Amino acid sequence: MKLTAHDREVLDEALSRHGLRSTRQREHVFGVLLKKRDHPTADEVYSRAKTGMPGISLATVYNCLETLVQCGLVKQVNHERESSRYCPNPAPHAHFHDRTTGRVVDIDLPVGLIDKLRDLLPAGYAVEDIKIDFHGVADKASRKPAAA
Amino acid sequence: MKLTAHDREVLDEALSRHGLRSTRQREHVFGVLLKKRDHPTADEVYSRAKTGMPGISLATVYNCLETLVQCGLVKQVNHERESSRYCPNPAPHAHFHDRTTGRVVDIDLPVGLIDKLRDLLPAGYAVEDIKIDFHGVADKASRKPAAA
DNA sequence: GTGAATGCAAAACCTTTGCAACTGG
DNA sequence: CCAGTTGCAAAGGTTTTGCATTCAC
Repeated sequence: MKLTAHDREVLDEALSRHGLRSTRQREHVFGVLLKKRDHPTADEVYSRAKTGMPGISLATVYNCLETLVQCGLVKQVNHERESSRYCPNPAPHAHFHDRTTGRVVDIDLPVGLIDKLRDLLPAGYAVEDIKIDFHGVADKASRKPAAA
Repeated sequence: MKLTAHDREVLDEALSRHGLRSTRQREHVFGVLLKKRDHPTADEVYSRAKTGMPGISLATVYNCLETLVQCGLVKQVNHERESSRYCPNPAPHAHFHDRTTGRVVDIDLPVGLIDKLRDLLPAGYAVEDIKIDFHGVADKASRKPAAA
């Protein structure tokens, strides 16, 4: 997938800002993502990437995707593949995920916020569940004993 | 894990409302989740469940958890373990996941909403990313061509 | 009694890893 | 040059599946 001059510049600038090299594979994978504005899985990116670069490997696609995410050029829609966690708290609430400890903490939401979010959807979307997840780092004092 | 009379009633009512049977294992797993208000992985629930019910199997724990989620008694914190998806849209936005098709659609957010969410966190939480995910079903007319 | 649920082990699935070969600055 | 990156295949960890057995109603 050919990049425009502008996109190549964006990529190269982001890579070098992060001390990373520009490679044909990274350009190609970035191009694949820009070409079609959807939300492909890694495997799907791999399929598309092989068109135009038949030799590219799945591992490299994973590498490139991670690199692009690191550079902030691409977002990963799902959480990193950690185990699913289960939560018996029936009240609507968000979760804070501590990147360093893996802990998950419940965050209360103001009343009405969920309804306000629901109202953002165009007609034709039937919502069954809304999830809000914060990712970051909590300092020690903030770690509630019961959180995990 | 012994359930209180109230919790057993809640469970039995929810199960029968969904046409499902009450079993010792389901009671036990529900009890495990209620006992400690954290966010255990399936494997962790399995460990805890074996205390008091040594014969329970991991597959059954997965079954019970899924049943409890179906009944609305428990929430699954991560997305169902589908492949990660990648999104090159740099603007802050939410995602709508169509349960039936697997499609993911970008949902624009009003300016300021992310900041308002960030303000919900108590001191000591350093946020690096906020994710908002809607889950449900979109009717055919709502499926944008470029969504996947 | 009978369909639903369980337990076990094996399979499936997505992602990561180890390592030799290559390459971009 | 030479550390960073790739490609390959194999390993890893989580979740699901198939099937015989057991259980709840």
